[in-house]
Amino acid sequence: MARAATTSDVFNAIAEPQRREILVLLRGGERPVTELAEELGMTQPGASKHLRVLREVGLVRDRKAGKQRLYGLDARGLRPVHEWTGGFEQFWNESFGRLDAYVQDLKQARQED
Amino acid sequence: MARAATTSDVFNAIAEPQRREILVLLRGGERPVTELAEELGMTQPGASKHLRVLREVGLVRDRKAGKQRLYGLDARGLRPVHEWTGGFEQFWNESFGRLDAYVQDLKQARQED
DNA sequence: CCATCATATGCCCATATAGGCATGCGTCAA
DNA sequence: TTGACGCATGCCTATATGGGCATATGATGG
Repeated sequence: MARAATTSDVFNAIAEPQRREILVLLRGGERPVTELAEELGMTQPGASKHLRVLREVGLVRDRKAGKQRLYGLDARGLRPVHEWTGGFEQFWNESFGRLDAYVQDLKQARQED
Repeated sequence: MARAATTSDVFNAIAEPQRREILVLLRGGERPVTELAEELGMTQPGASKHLRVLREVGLVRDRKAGKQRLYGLDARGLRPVHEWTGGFEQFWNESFGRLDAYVQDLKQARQED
């Protein structure tokens, strides 16, 4: 079945390295497709496709500007990802030694009450 | 070409909803495969496959415990994701009105100096 | 209306899964 | 050694892209 449609999930959308690069570039302000494509070394159709995915999950907006179409960042959708990973913050500083394992066992036991 | 191998990138690993569920469950402590599979309503082989991906990107560790194999969380790999998304924090509270666009244009202009 | 520039799409190919199943493998108990 | 139990894998299928190209669409200037 492959992965669920990339088009309906921010986690999927940012799983693509080039799409992440696009988002980073857009922090600097709105850009037309061609410029993005050139700066990231990809073809124009390629950039358009990635932008479409980003647009469909709401991470970018597009605005007509004469002959061009400017893409701009709408980072609100990244917030859930930031918060989700933040839910693990207390864990990524642990040493994973015996003591930690023991503590986690206690937590688990408590959960199963 | 489909997406780059899920096996070498944390962003890809957590793009799968069920894998995220596994990570959340593991916050409660180590668990054997079968238990994870049952709690998440997936088959044992299915759980094993997801765990393999998570293990290959370093998000979980496994430890032999007699006949069982306990999987535990190693959230350190989530930190980069948290930080990457954090880099957009200043943007997700913006209103994206005209003023904001103007401000971003200024930022962009300054960047291009 | 026509030519041109900026993008978006449609197509085709190769590849990477996610799932379902059956089965191989290692460990433990009798 | 024989079973049974707990997992990991191999195999096969349907699907979802990512990329490269050619081309349809739209908007702008003459």
